[in-house]
Amino acid sequence: MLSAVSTVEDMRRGNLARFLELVHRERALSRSQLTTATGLNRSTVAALAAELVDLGLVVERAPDPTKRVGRPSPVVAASPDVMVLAANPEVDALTLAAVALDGTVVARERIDALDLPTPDATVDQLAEALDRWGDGDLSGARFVGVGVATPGLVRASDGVVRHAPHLRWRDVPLRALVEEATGLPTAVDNDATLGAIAEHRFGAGVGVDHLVYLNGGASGIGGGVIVAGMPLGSASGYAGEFGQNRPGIASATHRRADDGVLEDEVSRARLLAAARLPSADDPTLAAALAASSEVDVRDEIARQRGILATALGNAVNVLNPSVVILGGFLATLADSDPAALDEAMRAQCMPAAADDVEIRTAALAEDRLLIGAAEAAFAPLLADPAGVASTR
Amino acid sequence: MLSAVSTVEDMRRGNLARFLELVHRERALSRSQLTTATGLNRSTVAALAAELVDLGLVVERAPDPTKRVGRPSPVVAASPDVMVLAANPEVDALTLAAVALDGTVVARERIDALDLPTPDATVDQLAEALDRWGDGDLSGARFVGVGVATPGLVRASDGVVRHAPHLRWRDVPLRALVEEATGLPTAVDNDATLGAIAEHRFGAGVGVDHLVYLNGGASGIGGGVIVAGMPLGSASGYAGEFGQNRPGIASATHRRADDGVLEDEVSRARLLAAARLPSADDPTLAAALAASSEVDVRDEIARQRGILATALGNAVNVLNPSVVILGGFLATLADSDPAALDEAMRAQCMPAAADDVEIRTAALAEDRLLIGAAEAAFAPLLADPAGVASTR
DNA sequence: AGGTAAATGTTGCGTGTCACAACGTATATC
DNA sequence: GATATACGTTGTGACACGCAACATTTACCT
Repeated sequence: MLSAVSTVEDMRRGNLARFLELVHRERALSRSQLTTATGLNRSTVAALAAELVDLGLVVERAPDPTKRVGRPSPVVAASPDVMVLAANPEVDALTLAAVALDGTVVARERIDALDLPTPDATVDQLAEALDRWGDGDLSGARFVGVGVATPGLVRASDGVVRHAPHLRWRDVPLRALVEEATGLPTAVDNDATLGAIAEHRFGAGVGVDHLVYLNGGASGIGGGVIVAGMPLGSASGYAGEFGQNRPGIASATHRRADDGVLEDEVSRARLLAAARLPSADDPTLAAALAASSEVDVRDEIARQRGILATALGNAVNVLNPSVVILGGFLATLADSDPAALDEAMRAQCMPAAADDVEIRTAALAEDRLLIGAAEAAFAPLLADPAGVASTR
Repeated sequence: MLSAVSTVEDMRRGNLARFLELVHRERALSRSQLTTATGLNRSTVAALAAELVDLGLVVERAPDPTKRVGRPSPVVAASPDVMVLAANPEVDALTLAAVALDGTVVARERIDALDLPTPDATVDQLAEALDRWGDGDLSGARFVGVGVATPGLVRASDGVVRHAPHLRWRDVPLRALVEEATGLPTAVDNDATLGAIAEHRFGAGVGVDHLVYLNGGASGIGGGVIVAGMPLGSASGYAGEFGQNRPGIASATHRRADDGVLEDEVSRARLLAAARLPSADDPTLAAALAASSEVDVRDEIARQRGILATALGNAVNVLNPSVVILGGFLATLADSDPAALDEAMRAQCMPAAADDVEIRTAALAEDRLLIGAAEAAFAPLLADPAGVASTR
């Protein structure tokens, strides 16, 4: 039974949570906007605002100058001092950021590494950054949690990284390790899932309740699904692994891998090879592909686009989203001929579902995963502001 | 913002709804069981029970004899007089049932037809059955709604049947038609979606929060998904159309249709053809297949099983369910060699997700769709017992 | 058979949350 | 400067639930 609101206290908790979540997502809202958004009475909104101010989670400031008749309404904004530490370990670097409740990325740091990061080293660097920032510029900050976006499968129940192939991590109890090292409640989740959340809340999927997000990275294709405005629930938290699917390949001549999965057929490496680039970042790759008129390159792009279209059609048949968001090299693939991809996808899904779906490219830049990780870290606070904030 | 419980009245409504839903699903619970299940106080449970008795939705009866110490607790049971009309129009017949809130199928009727049913004829027969039953055996019954399981795509927002290919219905405003003819609030949904709900609540998926249901029928493969104990939400209500997907087919020799979808390759018709049967019901087909030792039959079964396994693997990668339930001829296919299907599916999905998934065959018999339709029809009552029941 | 412990229904009271209405206040327009 | 509009503030009331004390019913033990 989800979100069981039975007692009077639960109701208060729920209203406080809805209030803070609204303020967090919109960054700032007038009290009158909050009144209409929550459906609560003016007096209740005033009481909730007062409590959140007491908890140090929001700040009230003078009304924004407006040209409308009537008494101006004070603005309630998310506190810029309440923060989480967001992290994204990758093959070549660990990226860290301090993200405030008002959405600003206050600090950002990329720690390059020659070797693959180990869990222990990663955790140490997290704790060290927290100390350093706390003593330095961010001495006024209140860190309320840590969020880690991991390129691999993460068990939702206990935050164990089951398998992150490119990091060569297996069954790493990352949540427990980070919590011990930092003393802060920690959220660990799959990078694409967090990317989907970030795009949904602040990117190309704002206001879209049902979306599928697919990201093409150097090491494969990850995905995340938003249903009814929330991340798709699943038995263990592994949902959205579209890259491991086996999509239909209409023409045998288009198959490259033997019994391959989507990310074997549609891959950044194959695009780089076609463009004869040893390595490149996404903009460089996109430019090279756009500039090339070689038949081999055109063919490879078309081949990958066709298989991607089938995979998207399958996803649309099952999930019937309003929007499909493509990121990374999949966005490049889409941009190479948006109409062709759109048409091919629609041809391969049910007409009714095709009517209601739209392909977009990701709007958030490289901060996407950090923002998603921060959202995950903020989640407990947003779900129970009084319970969490009073102890920290 | 889902299930916004803001006011005191919302809380009461929510608690009443949870209470009635529990009683409905379990058919009957003692007051003390309800106390522990809801987490509410004894006195509150008593008050809720009294209100639902007043509304005529539940009945309280003397405690069941138990061997335990302490005062026995009265049993609260769903009223057997509160009913919905459940319907399932199909190519060859319209099946109707009166289903009570306590789950009993009180009346059941199959109206065979030589021609395809038209929407108007179907609606007339619904209204006629309602009159007939109300005047006859079920004169004490209180009909609170109608539920229709439709073999086709149904738009959730307004209950319009967008396309039911086998009935040759297109853009039929079925909900509006039935509501006008019967005067009862009506729910219309896709048959497989309702089948999934029925299996989840009363069949092979009881207690399973995340499941995928696939049904193999004469006219194709339909599917439904349960996530977090609730039907998967989607933009327009078309989710779960696995039959229209294009799964990978490892060996080109296994492909039968040109650019075919799952239900072109894995189909009842092809099984019948292999078994050289002109037509047969599921048990007959299953018996024929099991009895045959012909190579052609074995090969066709293995071929279909292989492709089904890929489709299931794809579904597991995306949705990470705990259980996959197969019905209709897909259950036959699974039963032909459960271990082979299981193994093939696990080989084609992520290991972590494979660890947590299990294939089952459907438990509910032919009443499944009617039970699912009844659940959809009861939904508004269960969501707001006082609001709905007081007006009817 | 009687006493005791256990479990649960029943009743009255207290607390917390919110809606509502009346009143006060700040802004724009004329 | 008057007026309309919009919103904050305050006090009151309704409602829902928890809680504690008491009543009731059963099983078990001696």
